[in-house]
Parts: sequence; C-alpha cells; structure tokens
Amino acid sequence: MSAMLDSFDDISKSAPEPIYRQIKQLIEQRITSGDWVAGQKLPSENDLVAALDVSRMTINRALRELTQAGLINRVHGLGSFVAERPRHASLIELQDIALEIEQGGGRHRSRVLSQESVYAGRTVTELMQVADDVPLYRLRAVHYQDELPLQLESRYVNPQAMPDFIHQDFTRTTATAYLLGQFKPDEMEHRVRATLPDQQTRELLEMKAGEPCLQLTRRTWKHDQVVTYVTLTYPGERYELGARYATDEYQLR
Amino acid sequence: MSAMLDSFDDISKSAPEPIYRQIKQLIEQRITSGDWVAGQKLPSENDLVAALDVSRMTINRALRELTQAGLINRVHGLGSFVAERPRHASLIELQDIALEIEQGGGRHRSRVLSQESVYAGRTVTELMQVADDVPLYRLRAVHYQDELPLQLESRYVNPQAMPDFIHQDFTRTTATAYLLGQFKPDEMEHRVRATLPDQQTRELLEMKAGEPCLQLTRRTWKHDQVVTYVTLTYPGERYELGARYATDEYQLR
DNA sequence: AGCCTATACTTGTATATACAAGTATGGTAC
DNA sequence: GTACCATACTTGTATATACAAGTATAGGCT
Repeated sequence: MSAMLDSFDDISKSAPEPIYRQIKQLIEQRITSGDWVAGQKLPSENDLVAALDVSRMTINRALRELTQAGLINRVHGLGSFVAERPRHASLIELQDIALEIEQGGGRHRSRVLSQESVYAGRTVTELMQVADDVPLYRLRAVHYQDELPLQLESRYVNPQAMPDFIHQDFTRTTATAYLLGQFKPDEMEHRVRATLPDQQTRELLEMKAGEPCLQLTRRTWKHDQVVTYVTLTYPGERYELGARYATDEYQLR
Repeated sequence: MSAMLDSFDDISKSAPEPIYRQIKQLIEQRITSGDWVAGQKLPSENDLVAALDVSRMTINRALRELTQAGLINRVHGLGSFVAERPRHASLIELQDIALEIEQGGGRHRSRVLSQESVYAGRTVTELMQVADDVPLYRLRAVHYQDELPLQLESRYVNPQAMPDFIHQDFTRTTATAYLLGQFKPDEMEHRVRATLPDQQTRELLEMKAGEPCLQLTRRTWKHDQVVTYVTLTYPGERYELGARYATDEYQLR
C-alpha cells in the first residue's frame, strides 16, 4: 500500500486552495489518469493521514465528497474503492460532441456555416440578459459523424465574457471544447423538445421529410452573466439522449 | 431570531439516524412546509448550536450538505438563506405528472386504458431483466391537463418487486406517486428521443397529423432488479423538458 | 456629509480526540 | 472440520477548539 503513496506531491498548507480540495484533486487525478483503476482499493484514511500529514477529518471530508461526486465508493469497515463507472452521466452533461462521436468509434468533422458578430433580435438578447444594442458572437456549424450530419449547432456567445471566441478556428476545435477550457459554468439551464425542422435545418441535417428533431437548448452562466446560449438540433432518427446513474439523496422532491 | 427556533423538536442523540441527518431533515421540513420561505435568513450556526445542543461542526455539516443539495445558499460572513428555487430540477427528475400539472395551476385527470397482467415480448423482458415466461403488470393511461391530453404512460412493473401494484386504483392516484411511496430507487436510466407517433398514440394524445412526440423512457432499479420500465410520450407542441441548476464540481467530465 | 476604523457576527477550514460500528481474519474450543 | 470468538483494521459520526476571512454596522474623525 505504501508504494501507492510514494510519489504523492506534498500538499501545501497555507495555500489559496483549501487542503481538503487539494486532496480531492490529487485523488481525482490519480483516477482520471488511469493510475488507479476501477475497483482498486484506495489507501485507507489513516494511510493518507500518515502520507500527507493532515488530520483524518480532512481526509474524511475529501473522500466523502469524492463519494458524493461518484468517483469512489466507500464501504463501512472495508475501505474505499475507485468507482466502476463514474455516475452522473447526465442527460445534460456538457459533453463535447467531438468526444462523444469519437468515443462511440466514429469520426468527427465540423463544418462551420458562419462565424460572425451580429446584432441579435430581442428574443436572443433577452435570453442572454444583455442590452439589445450589444453585438453578439454567433457560430453556426454542423457536426458530422462519419460524413453523416448528427448535430446542428447554433450558438450565441457574450463577447464581454469571451472576447476571443470569435477569433478561434472552429474547424480545428469545437466551440464546446473551447468554452470548457475557458471557464467553468456556475449555472446551466436546459430545455429539450421535439420539433419539426424548418427546411434549411432539414437539408443541413440531410433528413427525410416529416422526420422530427430533438432539440436541446442550453444557457450557461458565469458570475451571473449569460456566457453562451446554444441550440443543438439532432435528427430524431439518429440520436437520443440517455443517462444512467445512481440516485442520491435529493433526487426526489 | 430565537422565535424561529422555539418549536424545534429536539433531536435525539443516540438514535438510529445520525444527528447531522436529523438536522438536515428538520431544516428541509421547515423549508418544504413553507415555514421558512425563499430568501429568508436561517438561524446562524451558533444559534442552532445553542438551540439543538450539538457541536457546530455537526451543524456545519448539515448546512453544507443542504447547500450541495441546493436547498439553501450560504454566504461567507453573512449567513445562510433559503434558496430561491430548489436547483437540481433535473430534466429527469422523478416528478409525478399530477403534481407537475397542479403546480402549474392546471387540473389533472387520469384515464386508465388498461391495467393487467401480461406476458410481454422479448424486448420488454430483456429490458426488465426477467425470464420471458414471467407475467408482468402493465398499465396504460393518459394524463390530462385541463381536459387536454399531455402524457401517454405505458408502464411495465415487475410483480416480484411490487406485487400489489396491480390492485391499486389508478384513477385516484398515479402510478408514479404509488411507486414513489413504495420504494426509493437505487438507480435509474433515462432515454429521451423525438419520434413520430403511431396512429393510436396520435389519437390518444389528440395531436395534429405530422406533429412529433417527445418520448422519455425510464428504467428504475432496486436491489439490482428492474422494478419498472415506463415510456412517457408527450405531444411535441405541448411539452418540453427543462432544468436549471447550479453546477457542482464534477458536472463536467 | 463623507471617510475610516474598530467591532461583532457570520461562515470556512483544520485539528486532535473519541467512540461506534462494519468487515475480515486468524485462532481456539469443540 | 466447524462453530465461535477475539482482534485488527476500516469507515462513520460527534465533539471541542482554534484561527481565518468575509460582511455589515456603529461610531468617531476630518
């Protein structure tokens, strides 16, 4: 067991980041890097106390929160273990479409339809909670899975929050990937509905006549400011949203 | 401030339920009962320490977890406040359709189409992870909002897990409400898709020709056993799924 | 009036300590 | 061999204490 701990970078007390959070990150990194694999037993709390020279309560808090986050499982009297599959695979997780396609074994390609600064209409400025004389960045792109269109992305971005957004090359990286790298959202809002596509959408997604779309709209906040408002449209025949997860305490109201 | 605490039922130390959880329930009840309203300031940790005669760390844990659950907000140096809207209003929350309609100011009515024990096909028995010679309970019902159909429910229930399901009167209570009262799911799986309704569905939901449906299927586990498998079909024009919530740390992968 | 400061109160974090309770294991008695 | 028990190790919870740091306010100074 001690070998697992040899190379722990020491945590820094008296740091801007609280200790329990440093420990969480340490362990999370071990897991996501594949260093510790699913099912593997973690060092016990006392091991960690000795290795990191902090109080057990601090270790306990870190591990407890990692449990809530679904990264590890703990069994009273036995130990802590790396979770088999991270749960909370939310319906509405912020998943990069490129990753999603590639994880499914497909090949992803983006086609940028337009990337510009526009004066949007009242509907959009209200949704983004900005004055209606503020120009907004707009990106429209189609995402292909193996040359078959899977998603139409229509995105507005608040230039005050993301001034460099418009200068990115979105044939090389996706907007989601770029934005995820830039900030961590404070709050999100999702809506999902079934609609019939207008003709342009139908053609862009190469859909048959009469086929419905699954449409997901999302607003994302940072510092009480709407950073981006995006509408993702999927062909109903070729896509579904899914999630499976363990329930935690406040799932039900 | 002390008046808020007068009628606190004492928490019982040395109880089956840990103290911090008793405190959570106490506060949650105050909030859900409307006793403490949104925006209202909660008693400070020290107030609660005095009122309940427990350590501040215990209070702190309770309040911290309530924050994670989205029921309250805490501001460093200021205090704790009842959250404006409970977050985690998940897209996929187990919400009783009757409650949802009534909270929106509508009137709910159920029409039970059938309620029977059936031998289901392979598709269903596989999804429910039972042998295909096991009879399953099946319920089909339409839920109306102010006399307009809003949801078609087609549900299978494992009789081994819920033997009394078939004897309920589902004109008086909904299946969701009944099942929620019977058990707390360990795990859930959801899928959402956009489809065109078959003719029967279209007629039951009184939809125009060509109008798409939003279809949510859910499987629910308890003790590694599928308890219920349900397909909820909504008219695309009359319904959308929505959620807004604060992001917690491990939202993104 | 306007500005600054001391103060009180709040939550956030960290520690040391203690006991409870669940799990596995090894050994002992039969 | 089997049943039982003691033991060691694990996580779960509760406490008292301490200090840090954010917020608001009252009061005094200019």
